[in-house]
Amino acid sequence: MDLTNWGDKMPTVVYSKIKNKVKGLLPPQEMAIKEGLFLGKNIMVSAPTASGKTLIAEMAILNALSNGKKAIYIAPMRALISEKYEDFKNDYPDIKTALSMGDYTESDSHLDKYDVIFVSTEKLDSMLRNSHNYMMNVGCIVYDEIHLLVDNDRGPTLEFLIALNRKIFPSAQIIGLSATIANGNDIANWLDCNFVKSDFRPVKLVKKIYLNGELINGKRDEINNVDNPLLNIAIELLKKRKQALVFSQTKKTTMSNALALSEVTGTKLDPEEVSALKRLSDEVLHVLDIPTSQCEKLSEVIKRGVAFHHAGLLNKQRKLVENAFRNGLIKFIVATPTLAMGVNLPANTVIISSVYRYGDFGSEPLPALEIEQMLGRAGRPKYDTEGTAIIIAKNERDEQLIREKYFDGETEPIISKFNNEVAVRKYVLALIDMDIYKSENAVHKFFDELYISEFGIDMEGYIDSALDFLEEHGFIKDERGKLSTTPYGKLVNRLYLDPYTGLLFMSFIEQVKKRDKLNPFAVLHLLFCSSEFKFLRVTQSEFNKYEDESYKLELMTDQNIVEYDRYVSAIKMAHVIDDWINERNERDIEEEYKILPGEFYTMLESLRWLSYSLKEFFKALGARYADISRLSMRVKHGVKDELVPLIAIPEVGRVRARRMYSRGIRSFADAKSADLQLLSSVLGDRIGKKVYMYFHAADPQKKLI
DNA sequence: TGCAGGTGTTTTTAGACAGCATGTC
DNA sequence: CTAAAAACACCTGCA
Repeated sequence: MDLTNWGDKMPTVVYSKIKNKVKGLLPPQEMAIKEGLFLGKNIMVSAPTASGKTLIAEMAILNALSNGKKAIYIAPMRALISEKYEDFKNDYPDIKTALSMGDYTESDSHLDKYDVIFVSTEKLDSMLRNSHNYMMNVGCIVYDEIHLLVDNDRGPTLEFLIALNRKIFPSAQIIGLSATIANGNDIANWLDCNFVKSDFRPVKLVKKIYLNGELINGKRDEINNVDNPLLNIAIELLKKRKQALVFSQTKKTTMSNALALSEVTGTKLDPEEVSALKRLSDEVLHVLDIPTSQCEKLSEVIKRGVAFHHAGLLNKQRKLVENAFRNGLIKFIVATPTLAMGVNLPANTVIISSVYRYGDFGSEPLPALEIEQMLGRAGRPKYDTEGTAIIIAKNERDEQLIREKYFDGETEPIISKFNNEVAVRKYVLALIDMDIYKSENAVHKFFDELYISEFGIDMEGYIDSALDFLEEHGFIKDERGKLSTTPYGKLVNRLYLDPYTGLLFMSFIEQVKKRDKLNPFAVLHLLFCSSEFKFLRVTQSEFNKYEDESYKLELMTDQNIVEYDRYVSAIKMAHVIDDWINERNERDIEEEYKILPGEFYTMLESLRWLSYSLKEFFKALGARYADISRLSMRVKHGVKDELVPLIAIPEVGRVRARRMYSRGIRSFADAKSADLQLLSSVLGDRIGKKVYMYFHAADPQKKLI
């Protein structure tokens, strides 16, 4: 409906802020207003992708601001949060807006100076636990992708955060945004929300099933006659000059499908496209110093207008691919389901190459919720009048499954995943570290506020065993019924670790003290034994190999408190990083261990956090921690021990440090006393001069950290 | 014995939030 | 319960 009709039904401040941005309101938005969006009512919205949920949140935020309150926008993925933040800042430039995620905080750290904060679930959780007066006067809290409550690992974090927020900000309006789910009303009940459910899509979605060379959608259309169903569809799309997003099951199949597609697209490109793609292809190839074989494969298919997209790509390559698809340069992206969860990348056509995927019970059909998210990518709101989604069926039985489960059925209900030991242990500790939960009774009471209490699951047992665990291992103490955290408990909580990891670290440090020695490999092995590493992929043959090796190695991780599988698998991962800190390049590492560049850098990130945490434990237990600091530096930069002093110089990383070392500049003092000529000949004119200036700048403040 | 080529069997399979304090090739 | 592709192992036939 035309926005002007709503002028008198919404606060004037809100109206004036959005009137230049939107022409009218979409059905879910109108419904939300009717349910009391501007009256401060809590609203839970369940609606498809791109149905205007973001504007509902924005209106609530603007309304809160106009009442002199602040707002928080919470989302689960870093890419998603920064995207929403950028959009908001762009649309409302005069509002003070901040972005905060782990390892990254836009603007400065005084978040209370801002009116709207975009933040990740874990980051806000961590902030609220560690400082009590962070933000006051919050009038509105938005939970984007709230259906993530169902996620095994991260669902409990979100659930805990929501419950905690209700305690800390009891008067804040709650806006929950979810994909289309079966039981949105359960979440709405839990949060005292008015419930808005809509199937509205701004772009019409046509769903088709591909079976035996025909596209079935009411009627049957026979299309080309190639063996490969995907190519069959692709040829048809190329004729109509349409782009498509193809969802594939595994990283490997995204690559082979992309290769197959590139054979048909390659011949159908304009000369300008060919040259633009060539430039892009070069850029993708040279993201790393020495391209790995995956970089080469990606660069090769991009030349012909096709790309694959999964977690093994480097972030920079992912962004390049996404942008080239938005510009229309890349015709097909073949992706794993990452793309359906993360960034907003709509396409005219979505193709799902198979609805099966390997899971806990062998091969299983994908959850309807996941298929729904993929289908939701079809149809670009600004360009298409309708979007097309094609699911490939390999036989009649498949066709029936697709129709019943995905087209006609409902998505799975969102249930709480808090009934697991790991989550309870972590959050019981978090509660006790806060001022208000100092007794068993108070802790138990908090659990009644969680979503899981809606399901009548008894949590008493979990809570009691968590309390026992925490007390037994010295994270909390009980003084005549009054609970409090010990310094170690506080440390675990501050570092955002699983208490079990704290236990692992502490027993390791005991060993170090006892033996009074420490080798880097043993430290790396310990870090990979911590449960913070979720995906240690080690093949069966690798496992056997490292199992044999495990008897010969001098490891110091306590075998009794680590699962055997993990203990052995961690040996492989320790080798990967051991090679890295002995200056092997990414290409060789990818080849030997089958670790893709993107996965490798994600691992390095985690290691940085965990090695910092380990160092803090060394300090707390009064052990020498210089070796750990040194190792952290080596892991971060991928250098041998001898290069550590040189790494401290700005602009100098593993490559330049190695070059300096081999030319006789072997210490910080050497570098400092080197003349301009030498530095320039080793590092090149520009960098050489920069380094020289670093040591000889007039400003005496410019000292080594 | 060596090896090409075919056939049956085994193996593998998606994903990324967090601390703290500033700057790689 | 419900998949598909690649890697590997084994077999056969021929030089």
